Amino acid sequence: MARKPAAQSVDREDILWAAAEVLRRKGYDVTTMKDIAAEVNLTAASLYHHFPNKDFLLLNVLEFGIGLVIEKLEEITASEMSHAEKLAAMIRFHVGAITGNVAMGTAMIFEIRPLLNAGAGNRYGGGKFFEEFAERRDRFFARRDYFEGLFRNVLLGGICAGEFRQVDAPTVTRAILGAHNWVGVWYRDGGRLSGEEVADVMVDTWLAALRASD
Amino acid sequence: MARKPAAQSVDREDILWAAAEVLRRKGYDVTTMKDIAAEVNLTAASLYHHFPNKDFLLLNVLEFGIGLVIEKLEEITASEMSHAEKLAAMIRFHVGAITGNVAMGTAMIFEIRPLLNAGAGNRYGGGKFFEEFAERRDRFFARRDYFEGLFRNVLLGGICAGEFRQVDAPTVTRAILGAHNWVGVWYRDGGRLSGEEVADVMVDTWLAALRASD
DNA sequence: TCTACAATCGAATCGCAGTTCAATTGTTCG
DNA sequence: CGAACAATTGAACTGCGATTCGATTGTAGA
Repeated sequence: MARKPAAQSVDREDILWAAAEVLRRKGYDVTTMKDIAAEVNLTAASLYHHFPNKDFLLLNVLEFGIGLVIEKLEEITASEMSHAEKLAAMIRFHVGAITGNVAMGTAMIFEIRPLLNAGAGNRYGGGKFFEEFAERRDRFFARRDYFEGLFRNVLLGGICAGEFRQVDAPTVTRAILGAHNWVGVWYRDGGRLSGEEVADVMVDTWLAALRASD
Repeated sequence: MARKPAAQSVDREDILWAAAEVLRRKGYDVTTMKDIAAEVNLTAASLYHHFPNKDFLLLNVLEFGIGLVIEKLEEITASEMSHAEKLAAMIRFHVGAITGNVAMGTAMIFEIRPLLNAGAGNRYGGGKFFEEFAERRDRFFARRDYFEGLFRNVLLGGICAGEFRQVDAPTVTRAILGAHNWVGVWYRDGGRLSGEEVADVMVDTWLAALRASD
């Protein structure tokens, strides 16, 4: 099998990171294939050698991002820690992922609607690619729900175990995730707080919100 | 002064609400002037009689939305309640505004990046409108900061008064707003919880997170 | 009734972004 | 060295969406 000329070589993953970065700055709809290509010193046309089209590229970015996070979270939930300790570890990891990687984190939050719109209108006129696209898109949303479920289950577990007070777990879960997601919007490297410090505040806040009062 | 034929009459505000609704569904970049026009039974061309261009239309939507919220919040902060009561009232109002009006709420969150991009590239080629646009856009962001400050000041006040425990107020403020904003993403009328119930959960959660422990 | 102007629309520009394709380059493998 | 194929590109195609403009309609006030 022939390989790309070593010098100009750019692989799939490089493109995904680059795309995430551009996406963070401009948003899917405004981001052009040319923008993404430029970020890795390619031309727009070249991207079509790696991805069927723009929608798939976005989908790949999101799949990549969610995969990065779920794996680690599963490790934590499978461990032997208390529910409170698990939650703290999950929060630290999630916030760390967002602050350490604002691009991917922001993409995960803001580019979901474009993903929903994708392929809705004209593209895929009757659709050879569409079937695969729809399937993978649905799988992505399922994984997203699973991700949310990992947090929710720790809350539910902690409530059952009496570590946490009685709260509406689904809603509080979403409150947590919303607070974290928003970090991707305002956090800046070199700001008043480091990523770890932000994570510390979040851990402190959520444990306080959940601490059994008795 | 001649007025519009009573029957076909559509005023500025109607357009803003319609635009917010379409914006929620599709997002600024994908929303066409035709989409917005259709929502109020007009043609795209007609919109230009009410707004100079698409960017200004978005700006008007956001200005309208933020105004709606700030006025009420100021009332609350100016009242005689305790800090905890103020915070509860503010949370109830904010979440209520979002759930009662997902369109405007969602627009306020997601269309800020498009606003930043607006006029960045080509439009306003050298720019007759641009000066006014830039000025109003900056004013909008200032109001947005002011809005955040209203929440932060209640936290700070509560901490000083000993009603709340010591926390990093700026970060917790953003955590609160992030949690609320996210509500606009997942909340659906007719879901398991009503808007008021969601607000109740939020109030309970945040007061617990802030309750002085001694 | 007559005039001026607000509100609207249809049709015509204009530029751009996604996508396609045939041609080029350079590597790996036999 | 030669074949086969991965990686990349410049140029061309296409469709759509923002915006412009001249024409039309109907109402308010003189």
